[in-house]
Amino acid sequence: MSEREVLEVYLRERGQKMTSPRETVLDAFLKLERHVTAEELLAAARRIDPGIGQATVFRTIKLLAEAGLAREACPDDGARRFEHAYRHEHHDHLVCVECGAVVEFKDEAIERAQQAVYRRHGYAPSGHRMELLGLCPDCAKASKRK
Amino acid sequence: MSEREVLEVYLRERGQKMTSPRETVLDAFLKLERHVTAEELLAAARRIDPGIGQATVFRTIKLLAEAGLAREACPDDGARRFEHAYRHEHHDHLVCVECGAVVEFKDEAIERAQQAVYRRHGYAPSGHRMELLGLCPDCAKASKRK
DNA sequence: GTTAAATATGATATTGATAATCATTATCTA
DNA sequence: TAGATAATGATTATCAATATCATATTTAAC
Ligand SMILES: [Mn+2]
Ligand SMILES: [Mn+2]
Ligand SMILES: [Zn+2]
Ligand SMILES: [Zn+2]
Repeated sequence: MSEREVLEVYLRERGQKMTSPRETVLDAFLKLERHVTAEELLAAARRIDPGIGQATVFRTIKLLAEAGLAREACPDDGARRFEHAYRHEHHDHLVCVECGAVVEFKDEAIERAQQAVYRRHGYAPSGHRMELLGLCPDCAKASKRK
Repeated sequence: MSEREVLEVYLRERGQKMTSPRETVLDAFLKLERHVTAEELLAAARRIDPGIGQATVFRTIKLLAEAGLAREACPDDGARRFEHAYRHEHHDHLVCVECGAVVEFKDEAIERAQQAVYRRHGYAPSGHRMELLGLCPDCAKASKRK
């Protein structure tokens, strides 16, 4: 199923409508490969159709997240960031506190241990956020050299 | 060293001053045992001294975090939350998506595996945020009963 | 203790992200 | 194709957090 079909099914299920602005925002989002803010997404969508409104972008990215096409990444700064979620395996982030470089990783030992925590407390898992902060090799070298 | 002394040392080190509003905010913070927002902290501080300004609370809680007395917990809703960090062992949070119930935990297997991730990518650790989301036993029961 | 330099305060205005409102327009179903 | 319904985009509102700035405190030097 294509991303567009996923969205159509999600909308139809709840009596909502597929529209051309929504398609534009989806296309813009799919072309951006990494963590994007609503503002960046608005700019990208307007490159396709300059008439797109800001409110529509906020509404649509939320819709994409609900439909399972986008996923919210923990915000570093003020603005929320979204990344692709459909046919992208779950992963977490290792972020450099100095330059902001991001490494995506998935660690099976961590994922297993997280499941054990859920079990231990009788919680039913519904996702997690994990962000490891640190100093990347380049920044460590730069700061050592002072 | 008391929390107050920690703050005094931190301030003196950078030519800043210990003041009575800062002491009030610190006292209010120390009495609140759990994750608080700036707004809640303002209310608590005003119970001690009604003249405290909102800006001072925002400024002071940031100061407390820098001094190692407070730690920012990942925000569930809009507002940032802070918890005690001095003489409190590091821990992560398991949060119910339905009722907001929070379990604090520390899992050595996860912590160890996180260190391995840092090593694998050559990053120097400087802290992490992890929040496990799920449905607590009570909410699971309630939703099963429909 | 008095004083002067420096910093802090609190009232207020401002920002920046997101949400709500609403008159108009587009979509979908029958 | 028409009519019911939902979506759009311009605008306004909200809310946390910051910036501004005149006044007040603190501190260190006399
Ligand atoms: Mn990612
Ligand atoms: Mn906690
Ligand atoms: Zn770096
Ligand atoms: Zn619950």
